[in-house]
Amino acid sequence: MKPTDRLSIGQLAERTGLSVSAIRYYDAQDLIEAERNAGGQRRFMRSDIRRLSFVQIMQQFGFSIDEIRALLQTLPEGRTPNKADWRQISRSIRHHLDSQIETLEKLRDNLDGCIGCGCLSLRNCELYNPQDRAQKKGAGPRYLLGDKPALETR
Amino acid sequence: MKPTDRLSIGQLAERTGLSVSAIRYYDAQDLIEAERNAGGQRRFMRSDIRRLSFVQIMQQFGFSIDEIRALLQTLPEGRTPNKADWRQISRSIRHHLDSQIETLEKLRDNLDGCIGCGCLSLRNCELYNPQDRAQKKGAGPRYLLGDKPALETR
DNA sequence: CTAATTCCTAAACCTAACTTGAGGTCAAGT
DNA sequence: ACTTGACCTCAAGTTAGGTTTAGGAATTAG
Repeated sequence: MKPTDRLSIGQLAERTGLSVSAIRYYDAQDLIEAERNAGGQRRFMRSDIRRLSFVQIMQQFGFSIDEIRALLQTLPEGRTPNKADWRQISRSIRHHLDSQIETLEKLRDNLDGCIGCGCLSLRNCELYNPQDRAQKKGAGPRYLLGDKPALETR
Repeated sequence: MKPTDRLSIGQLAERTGLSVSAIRYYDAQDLIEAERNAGGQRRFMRSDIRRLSFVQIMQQFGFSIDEIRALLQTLPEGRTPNKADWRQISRSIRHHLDSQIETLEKLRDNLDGCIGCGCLSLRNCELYNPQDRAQKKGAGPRYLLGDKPALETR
């Protein structure tokens, strides 16, 4: 198999673990671009395996198709993407990832102290939502999400 | 406001930051139970603020409505949930959370070494997908997802 | 050459988690 | 009493990310 060989959609599906229909969908969503052969069938470059791997990974990270397309579009049009290009993408991903992890850790750490103690069960947990004062700050379960009462300044 | 007071759906919405329609939806999905007044309007207990906060938090964690309902149903029917009840719920949540965090961290750590170096850009990155040998292992972007080549046994 | 695969498009369908709209009722203030 | 705003139900619509189906055309194996 020469590097000039093109892959059919079925082959690409096998290599990426995606379904054929998903790849067509990604094509329609402009995440990949396919050449067409004489008979109108899609032909993909081998580098599309990596491109689709990237798509799958980003989905794991919680990125939407739109966001992934945006990331991919920062790649250069004509030329081969270089280290700097990927580093650029990598930076925004790390950012997103770090904040996701931070949120989860914050939630987890509060979980033991707050849900674990039975806060949510009844009327009088000072820690979770003292005297219902939380309402003054607006809506939502603020304390568990990082906007904690002064008490627990740890 | 006495502890015996009940909240209207609008008041509950204000206190939780949820929309009225979302609360009706959760009611229909049996995440909360509403009493009805003489005129047929929903009346909620103040503890439902916490219940809905819990729902919102669990959604942040990536739990589906079905999963949240299951968690809530482990709470006792007649009696007030106690420490042990919540600790029980807390345990399954931590489990879920820890693995979520672990996955994200693994992905993040591989990101710098792998995407950051330009692996996805072209043909010859031994680390990412040496000689395309990855195909033997089945589908998907395995290496970045934890199934790394022997090289990097760190 | 023929049969079995694979591929094509377009349109419909699917699930989750809600929102919106229509048509009507209830509650609160004056 | 009246008006306004909050509520009610039920059905349909919405978005994301695909899958399924129908009816054909192209490719590949023998």
